[in-house]
Amino acid sequence: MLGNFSASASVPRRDGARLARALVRWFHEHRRRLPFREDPDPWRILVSEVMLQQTRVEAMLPRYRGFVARFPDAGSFAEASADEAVASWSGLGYYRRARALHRAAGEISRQGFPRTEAGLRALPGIGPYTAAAVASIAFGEPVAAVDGNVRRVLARRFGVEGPTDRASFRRRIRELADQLVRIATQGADPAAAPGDWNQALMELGALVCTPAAPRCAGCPLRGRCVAFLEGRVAELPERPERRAPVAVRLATGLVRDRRGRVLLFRRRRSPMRGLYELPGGPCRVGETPRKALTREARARYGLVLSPGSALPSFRHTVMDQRLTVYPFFAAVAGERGPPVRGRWTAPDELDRIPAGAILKKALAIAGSESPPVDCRALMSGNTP
DNA sequence: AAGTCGTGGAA
DNA sequence: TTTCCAAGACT
Repeated sequence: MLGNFSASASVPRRDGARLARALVRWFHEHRRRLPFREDPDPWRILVSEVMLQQTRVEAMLPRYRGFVARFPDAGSFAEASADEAVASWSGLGYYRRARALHRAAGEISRQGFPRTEAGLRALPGIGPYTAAAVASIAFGEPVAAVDGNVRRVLARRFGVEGPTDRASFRRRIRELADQLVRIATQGADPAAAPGDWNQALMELGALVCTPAAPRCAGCPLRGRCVAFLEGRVAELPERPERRAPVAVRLATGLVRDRRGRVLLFRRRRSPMRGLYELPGGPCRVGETPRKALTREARARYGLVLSPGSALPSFRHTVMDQRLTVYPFFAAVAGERGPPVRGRWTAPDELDRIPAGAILKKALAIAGSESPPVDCRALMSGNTP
């Protein structure tokens, strides 16, 4: 095909080898000692990579230790129930990961651990990044694992323009990453192990080439870093445009069951599909779940909530507002019997509760629907 | 392609 | 207080 074949599209071999040498040296000196780097067990590496998806090392670390202590291999996790699998993920977020990993563990225990990027990619929950990461770290396959860190490092080092969500940007980064992993693991002297190379790139992004306030003074690549040399470190990579907030209408209501407990239900349509919330609208930013529920319940319905009933909660992000929501029954003061325990429920599971049925029940019990309220929400720019 | 899914921490 | 967004995958 015609078009993009300019010299800038490829990394000169010598240049790449120099970059690789400097980065690998830096990595050996500055790498963090992390438990999943201490032993090369594929299962643990897989678990760590899945846990690290959109999650910081510091947040993931304690969960990781507990998880691998309880499920030291794929077989043990496969034997757990689906509920246990999700519960073991409690507090980590993105609970779909837990279900997918559970299924993957089943496949692994039946068919063996895939030892290639392509084989790993076929497992549920294993995308392009995770497949490459596990293949390179656990099995030494020379494939580039491109995550947010790598995109940022390469965008700055090579001056890659354009918003990071653009196809052209991703393509260019992919080219660079593919060429570099080849050079670093084959052409460079000494050749780096594929897993070390990928982790070095990511570690640099995590410790030095950070999104905000990068530590360029300590960067092994600054001598040839386009962004640094041109004083554009803060501008690269370009962020995708943010959507404008729009008003949406929410149908809300209140349900009380026979024991006087309050059930909060969700609205039905996009863009906040699946959102459960307090009657009357979203919680205030920064409010604790209990405080918000207490406030709304008292203000709107004169209910006094009893203390002592634990309420697991979920937060939903809409224009980065935290909306605290309650998919559970809450205990109401005066109720006899034990306080209601919040059953631990993952958002995936909540999605299967038919909103229509809940709304119907709400109307039957509460008598009428509360008036719609306005709420900021994310919508694609041109939708009314 | 654009929307969705969670949580915690930093600035 | 508000915004950003972190070792993404999936639809």
